[in-house]
Amino acid sequence: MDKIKIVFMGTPEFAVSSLKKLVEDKRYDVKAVFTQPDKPIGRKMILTAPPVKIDAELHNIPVFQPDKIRKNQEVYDKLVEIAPDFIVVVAYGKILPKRILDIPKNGCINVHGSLLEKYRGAAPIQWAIANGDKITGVTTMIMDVGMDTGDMLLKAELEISNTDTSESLFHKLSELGSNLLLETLEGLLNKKIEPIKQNHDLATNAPIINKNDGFINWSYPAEKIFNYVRAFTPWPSVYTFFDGKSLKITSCEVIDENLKENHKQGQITEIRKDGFIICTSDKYLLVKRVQLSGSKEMSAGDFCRGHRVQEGFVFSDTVSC
RNA sequence: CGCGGGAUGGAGCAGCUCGGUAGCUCGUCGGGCUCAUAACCCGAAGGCCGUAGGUUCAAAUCCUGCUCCCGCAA
Repeated sequence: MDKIKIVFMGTPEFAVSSLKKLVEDKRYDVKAVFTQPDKPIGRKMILTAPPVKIDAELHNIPVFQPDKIRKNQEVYDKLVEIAPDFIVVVAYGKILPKRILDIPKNGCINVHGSLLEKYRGAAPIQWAIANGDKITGVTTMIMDVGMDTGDMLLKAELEISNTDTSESLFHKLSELGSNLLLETLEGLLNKKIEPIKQNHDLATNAPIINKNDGFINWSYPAEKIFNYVRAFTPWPSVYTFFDGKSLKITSCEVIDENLKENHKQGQITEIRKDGFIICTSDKYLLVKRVQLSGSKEMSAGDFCRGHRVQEGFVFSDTVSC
């Protein structure tokens, strides 16, 4: 029996384990990998290959990095030539036009990092944490022209714990997603999966994260800040301003105790060994680790000692320069 | 050559503008107080001030090269 021909499209770390699983499985033959072009990254703007490309090259799979895909005749011709049974898309970062979606015999399969219909879009994992969800998961679907609107195939759930951050959840869901992907492909080949239409009324969006999403207003409730810190670390991070510089908060925890009346939002009420306690709109928040622009990440206690921050200090709510 | 901040005892910072005995808040160690303590008091150890060179009677401080770290931007 011939191997199932697959074209893989994906870019970041999240997609790598899916690619690996496909490559390892002898039933499948990954004919080509599409990924975003190399981009200059970091302070020195070093041209860096996306993780998927690095892994693909390790397995000697042809890599294509078209800048544009929608009107690219070469890409289209190439795909037609390969005539894949499936195109598997995991966090590719580009939208496929209908004429490409129509190429593979068995359709384009997408692995999405949420339980659809919730969190369609670019940043489902971060928003699940940011909103304080207890459960999330991955969904496989048959892609259509919309943004994550295709018919759903399989789902796998995962509990979000208090200690999860975007980073940890990315790893878990990436693993979960790659397993679900194999299950999905197999199910489709055996015709054991019935695609389910999405209920568009239930859909919510998980828009791409901006730098601004990380700005903290101390009038937020403590729980929200706690969730945001977990969701937006390491990027874009949750930050406030100190001495005209941005101060990232990289670790904190909610103190379940209502505010005393004489305490103001953004005010530090206590400095301890393991950090400082600050007022939010409803409760106290223990800030444990911070990073000031220009220095390394450090414990909040060290930060207070070095910068002579004293109890009673109030962080302003606005960008001070 | 994208913009900017930084490198000072174990940690985090000040000192640099206006060169001339190494400072602060902690930590560590010893002692004291205390029923007791992560609290308080007293004392001590620990730094060739990132690296190479230059200017100077004298450089953490001024000048130049280099290495490393970080924020922004992407």
